[in-house]
Amino acid sequence: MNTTEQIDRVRDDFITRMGVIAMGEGLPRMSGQIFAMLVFEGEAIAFGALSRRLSVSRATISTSIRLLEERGLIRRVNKTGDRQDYFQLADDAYAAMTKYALAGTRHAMAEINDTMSKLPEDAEGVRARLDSFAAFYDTISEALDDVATRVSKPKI
Amino acid sequence: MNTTEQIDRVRDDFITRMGVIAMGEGLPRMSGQIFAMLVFEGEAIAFGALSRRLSVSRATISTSIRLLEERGLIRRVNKTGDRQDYFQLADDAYAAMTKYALAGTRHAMAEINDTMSKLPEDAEGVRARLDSFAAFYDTISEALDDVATRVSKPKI
DNA sequence: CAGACTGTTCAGATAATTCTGAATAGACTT
DNA sequence: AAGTCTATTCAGAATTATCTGAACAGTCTG
Repeated sequence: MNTTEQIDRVRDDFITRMGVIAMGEGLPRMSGQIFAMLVFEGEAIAFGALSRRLSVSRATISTSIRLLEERGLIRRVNKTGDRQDYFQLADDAYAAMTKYALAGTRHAMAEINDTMSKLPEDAEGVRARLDSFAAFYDTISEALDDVATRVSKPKI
Repeated sequence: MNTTEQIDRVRDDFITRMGVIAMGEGLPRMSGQIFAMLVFEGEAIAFGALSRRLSVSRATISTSIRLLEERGLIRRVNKTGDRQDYFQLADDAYAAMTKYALAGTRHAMAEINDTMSKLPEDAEGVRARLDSFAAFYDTISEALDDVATRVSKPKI
């Protein structure tokens, strides 16, 4: 058995699994698969290659790519002498991922706090319960904030 | 304006918002709304009341409830002299929520490690990148584990 | 026991997401 | 300038998730 073939099989399996994981995290499967492919390969991969290797239309690649770019997970690079766009992991991809999650928990916290501000003075029980709920999101937010700094690559 | 009416409006608004937040976290909207209602009310709410107040069929309540129970977020209680089932927040609901997320990150980590174990010896680059990816999930897992203990109510 | 009420299940309806193919516009080549 | 190759957009198709109503089984009540 050829080593290259073995790696190919492992990669395809990895991509499949990461598609499922992505779905569990509220990301479209295809975005997860593209991300997985970029993690696995390391080097920049061409737009067309993504479409071919993942057996999916160019339109799908385009929209999936956009989502990943918006979240700061991948980076579009130009290779001189080639008209295609190439993509690779952003160097702070994991930090970006964490920050996105952090934004989510902070948003939830803000919604709860906003709700609390609308309560009449005498709704003490409700206020206390919402406060606990907000505190929970605050605890998670702190933890994610910590993760974000620990995961960030020190800038030179 | 009546204070009760004001609280009613705030509650309905809260429920709507939490439905959206839940969707963002990969939970069906209706489960999020039920959860929100239970947080807001504090006391146990009857099956029928949930269906009525959320304007949704009993079937939907049944399946949404099941999901929340499976995740340990709510608790079914019996009120003597009433045939209906009543529901309230589990007392360690937030810890349970955290543990569920933790299970997810640990699962992702396991998938990556499993992939690594299948790589041939000489695939050093791939191994290093997968290792970083797994380390990221490990960092998050640690953080969530920490959150879980901090959020857990000390047992007596 | 008959009737009323309860929660669950499941096939089908409804709604939301995701993917595709065609159309478009920009950039390069000859 | 005409011809390629590129990525994006968007309407509609295909797929997936969610909700409902009806059928059911269990439990209580009179």
